[in-house]
Amino acid sequence: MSGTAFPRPRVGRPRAAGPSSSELSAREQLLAAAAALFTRNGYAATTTRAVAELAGLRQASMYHYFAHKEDLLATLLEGTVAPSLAFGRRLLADPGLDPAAALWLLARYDAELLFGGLYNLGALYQLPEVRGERFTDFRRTRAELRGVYGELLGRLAPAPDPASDLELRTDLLLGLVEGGVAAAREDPARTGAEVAPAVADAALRLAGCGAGRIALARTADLAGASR
Amino acid sequence: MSGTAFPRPRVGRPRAAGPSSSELSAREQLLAAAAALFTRNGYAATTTRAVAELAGLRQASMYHYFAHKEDLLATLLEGTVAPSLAFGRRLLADPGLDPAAALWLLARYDAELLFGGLYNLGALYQLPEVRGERFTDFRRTRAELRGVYGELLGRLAPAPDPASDLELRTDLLLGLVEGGVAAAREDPARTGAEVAPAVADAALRLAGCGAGRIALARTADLAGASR
DNA sequence: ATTATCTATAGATCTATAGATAATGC
DNA sequence: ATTATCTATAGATCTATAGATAATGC
Repeated sequence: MSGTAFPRPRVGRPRAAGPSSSELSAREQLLAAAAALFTRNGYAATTTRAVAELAGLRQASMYHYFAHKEDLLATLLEGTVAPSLAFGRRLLADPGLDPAAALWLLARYDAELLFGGLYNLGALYQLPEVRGERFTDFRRTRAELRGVYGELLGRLAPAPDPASDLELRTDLLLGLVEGGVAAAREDPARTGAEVAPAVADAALRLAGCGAGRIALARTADLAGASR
Repeated sequence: MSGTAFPRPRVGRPRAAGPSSSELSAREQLLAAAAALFTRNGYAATTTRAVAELAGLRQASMYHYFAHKEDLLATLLEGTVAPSLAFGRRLLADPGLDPAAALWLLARYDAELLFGGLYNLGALYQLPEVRGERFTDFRRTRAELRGVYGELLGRLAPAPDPASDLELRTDLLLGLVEGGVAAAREDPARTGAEVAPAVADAALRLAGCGAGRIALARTADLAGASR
């Protein structure tokens, strides 16, 4: 394919397992291995040895790139949430965009990222380790993404009651996107292209939109090619 | 208070930490401790020592009641899902009950159990350990509960498309209940009495009900005192 | 000289078992 | 005699560090 493709400066001692055939840098190989193992086997149950060896390295070599096991997880989580936040902010800033369409697009983008991106990192949000200090950056970014969802929901909702209710409904919306993707993953035959729009539809239904408005929101996908 | 309250047969060597003041049996104390620690710190990160000592026992004494650490988790999970399944089956069997009302009641019951019951055991469903063989009973029970949700959703939904779509929407519904409760938990000020009906409302909205039908379903709560 | 990797291991766990002990029950 | 608990520990990890080594770059 096209693009940037000479990642390996052939400096340094060769790998015991032989040279990697991957296009990825060693750091990226470690992250990919960690994503696969954390989501399949869990964070605590995944050893640094397993991560390193799936990446083609010896256990100790991982520490050349990540000083602690938690750094792998923090890096992965930040990568999962930051793109959705950036996307959501672009949607918020677009004055011509219907709030329903914006929420649909955000939910679909987020679900696609969580589902298809690589692995089920969404489920890792609830990991107790994530409450630790090492993850404050991640938690802040995620809180901002939650704020975007809340703002869109507020613009959209009939808003019968004051803010406290909106807070709870925002949490349920986030729970739907993250929990829905996790639940949908139980059937391994499903694809992101199938699940993500279904999650987005569900998000609008949750927000109180009728079928007509949902159909309308879907068309925004075609209209706004600039995003 | 009233009721059964002499759980401790004073047989056996006394505890090093002194006699327990709890009403619970040692086995129940261990389960309560495990629930608290698993949900707060995660399963893998919780040691058998921590569980036993929170229950007032020494580490090895836990093995008198549970042969493996996994047995604690399996017991807890089965207890979380079995009552909802029994409740759901009673709802399904009630011919006079509106499907919308049934779904509302099931979602609320389930959410209440997950949220308030004791701890956030719902989040433990996605634990990778739960894929292991020790948990087949739990997984079967949970699949049956999912079946009840699917049946109610099928009775209720306008059903525009065939079964494959219903499967996905059932998963999203389950994801909403479990993920929504987990997300709602982020604000520690919330109560089950606040969260559970909100989850039930959200479930109906997700199922495509309008505000009128939701209001109607809520009244079923008052009507069916027999459940 | 710099870099990426390796080998070896210290130190700190953690689960589960073996066998002793201090109560009550008969 | 039975029971619930205890103490002690074997065996198996697992993370992170120390220091060596085999490449390229200058």
